[in-house]
Amino acid sequence: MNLEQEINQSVFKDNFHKAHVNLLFTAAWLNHKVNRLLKPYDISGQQFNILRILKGMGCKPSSLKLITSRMLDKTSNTSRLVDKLIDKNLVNRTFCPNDRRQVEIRITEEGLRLLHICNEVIERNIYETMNNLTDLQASHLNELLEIVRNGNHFSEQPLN
Amino acid sequence: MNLEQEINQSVFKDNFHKAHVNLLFTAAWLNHKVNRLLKPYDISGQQFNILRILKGMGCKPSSLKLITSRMLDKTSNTSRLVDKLIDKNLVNRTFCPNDRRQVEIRITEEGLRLLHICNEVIERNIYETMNNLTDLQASHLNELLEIVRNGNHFSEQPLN
DNA sequence: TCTTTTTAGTTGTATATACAATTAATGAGT
DNA sequence: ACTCATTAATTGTATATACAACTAAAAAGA
Repeated sequence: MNLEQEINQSVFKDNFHKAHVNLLFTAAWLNHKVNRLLKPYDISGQQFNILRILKGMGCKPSSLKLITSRMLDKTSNTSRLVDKLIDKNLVNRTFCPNDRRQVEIRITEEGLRLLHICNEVIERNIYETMNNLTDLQASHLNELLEIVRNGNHFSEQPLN
Repeated sequence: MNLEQEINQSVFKDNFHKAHVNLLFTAAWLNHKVNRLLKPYDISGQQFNILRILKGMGCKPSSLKLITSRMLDKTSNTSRLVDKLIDKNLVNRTFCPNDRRQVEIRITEEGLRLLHICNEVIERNIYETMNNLTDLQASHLNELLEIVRNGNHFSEQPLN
């Protein structure tokens, strides 16, 4: 189905209008897909994202600030998302000895195990989806998305 | 800033991985932008979307089912979103005389007025963003997004 | 007509999100 | 050292979302 059929709208004002809607729709579609895939493991997309970030840090602990800076949705409530992960024994939190304002968050063995399983599921399904694109198309898509956010001349500063 | 800087991640596995992340990030960024623009008018992006759909129907009333079919995020709770709009006198709801299961939802004069104002704000700001692209780029982006959702050969059926 | 199935919408509930306010520790300037 | 500003994280609260359960009306089938 094309976009017009998906959202039951016959016509767009122009390609820019359509691109905007298309972008939001496709992302919502992908997000929904990821969340459904993770559902059986009782973990949300955002929580999964945090686990991946923590693993990416290797054995080094992360502060909440660092995690937030790496998250896709920076407005979400990292503190409480981490609380949920702690409840499930997927991460642990200690206070930083050098800067007592900060916390040190680490992924647990159990977190690594779950992450490994989820990663497989996500890669199998989502990469399959993204592989509808050729490598060249994927890289072209990346270029276009960065132009949307930055303009051709990197003039505007997106939210940080 | 490019994606790597935005989310503070130095490297992606491949173009497909990056395209996935880029897509989600850009959509979240756009959504956030829209919601912030609408904030002063005390209306959410989804509520705005419903008003636009209702206006698109002209004078014809819409059922909840119809509205949902046109929404970007089909999983959201249209019933309660409409409740909110009714509270604000932006739409009204009557029962359908032919099919008493259905409701008939119409945008009010006040709703039209607010929609007009919001539309201007959104078009000015969001179209400006999308206009970072040339017309050709926008149409290319549309193609790529539909390939992601459908594959080149329209094999897979996305959620409806 | 009577039962069964489907459809349209609403409601309950747990979780997630947005955003502001708060707490506590650190750093900077004097 | 003392004040003031900044930073890191947490908490409060209103709203939004996901998903299932529910109600009521209509349609289908015997």
